[in-house]
Amino acid sequence: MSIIPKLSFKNQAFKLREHAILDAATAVLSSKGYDLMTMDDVAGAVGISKPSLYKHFKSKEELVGEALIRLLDGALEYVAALDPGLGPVDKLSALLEWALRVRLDGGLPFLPSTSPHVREMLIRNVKYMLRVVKLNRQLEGMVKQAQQQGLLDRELPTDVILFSYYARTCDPAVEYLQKYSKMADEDIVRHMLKVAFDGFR
Amino acid sequence: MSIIPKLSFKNQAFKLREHAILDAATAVLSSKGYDLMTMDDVAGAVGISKPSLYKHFKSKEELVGEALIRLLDGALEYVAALDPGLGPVDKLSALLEWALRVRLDGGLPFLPSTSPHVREMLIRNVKYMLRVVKLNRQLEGMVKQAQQQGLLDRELPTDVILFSYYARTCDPAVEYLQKYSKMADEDIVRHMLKVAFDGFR
DNA sequence: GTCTATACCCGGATAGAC
DNA sequence: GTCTATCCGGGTATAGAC
Repeated sequence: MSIIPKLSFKNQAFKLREHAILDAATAVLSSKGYDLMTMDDVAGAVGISKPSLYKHFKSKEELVGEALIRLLDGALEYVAALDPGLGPVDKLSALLEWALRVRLDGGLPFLPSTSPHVREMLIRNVKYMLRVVKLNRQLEGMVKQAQQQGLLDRELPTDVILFSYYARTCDPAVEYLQKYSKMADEDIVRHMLKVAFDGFR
Repeated sequence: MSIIPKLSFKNQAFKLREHAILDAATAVLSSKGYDLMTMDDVAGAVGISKPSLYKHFKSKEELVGEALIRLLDGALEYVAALDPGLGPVDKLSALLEWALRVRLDGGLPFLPSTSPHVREMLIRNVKYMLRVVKLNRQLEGMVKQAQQQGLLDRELPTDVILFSYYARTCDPAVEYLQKYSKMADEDIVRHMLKVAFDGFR
């Protein structure tokens, strides 16, 4: 887009720093959550001062919004890159596996729906909601298709499956297993997928 | 315990007020969460002033701790009152149903494990942890028994089932269904139980 | 663009009158 | 025991020097 190469360098460095800030924000968010995350935490983790932070993101809400947008973009990319030959259930399973691995790796659960504060903030974020709607449309399509093919329970309303699916991507059992059982990440993912699709029985 | 009746009246009124405060705290907590709940909110909801609140509970942490202890006591009572003739899976199902109904009724999810802040605070709360350990022991017993009888998946580690069970008691899908689908509470409970025990398939 | 220093606000907790 | 008024810490955001 830019036709002046001189600006490219600056922009490049700027983008790099922005990336580092988002990484730091992601790490702090995943350990302390939104309300307890302070801008000092993020600035400290990046190794810059707070005012410099505000040169990149004009508020805490914007910073967190961008971090979550990046996460959703990752999910959208992952879905787009899936083998089109896969069945709907395999796709849903693969994406859930991806989301669980991201979290086990210190990343964020998407849809940090738990905090009313955060939820309200994100709903006001048009850029974020755009991604949510797009991802939701694709997932809803997969669920409906799977139900028609009899691969997912036809008795259950699509909403129930879809919302429960989202809930599994941020299931707190993951953290508990990671913390209190000595289970390998591989096994946690495997078990969580099993429980999600087949239940406890 | 008290041998002076004169004090009984005062104590009775005191207990009543305390009950009202805990009700208010529960309501505010369930709608705003811990971090966004202010002592002004609670005082306002009860109709008393903030200093009066502090006559009953010496800090925000203590207030919230007591509200959650009351909740756990409710769960423990419910479990104790269950027909001993019921099988372990029926008991687990009944308790999960109870927990979901409490939430749909404006109550709290037990184990608000989501917020690291709250979790840390509760772990320091001996009175609270006592209840958690007691309840956990009973639930773990039920899960193991059910696995031995082949009523719950033997392949899954007990921890996985137990933590996932806790996660279902605070599954955010409940709120989403209540808010975005026009489903009756009865149906939400029924579907959530089905998904928990039998999965999406 | 980066820092130091600061304005400003809000929420937890308390002093002191009644 | 209840209220009004206030303290104080900490967190967001910014002013202004370099």
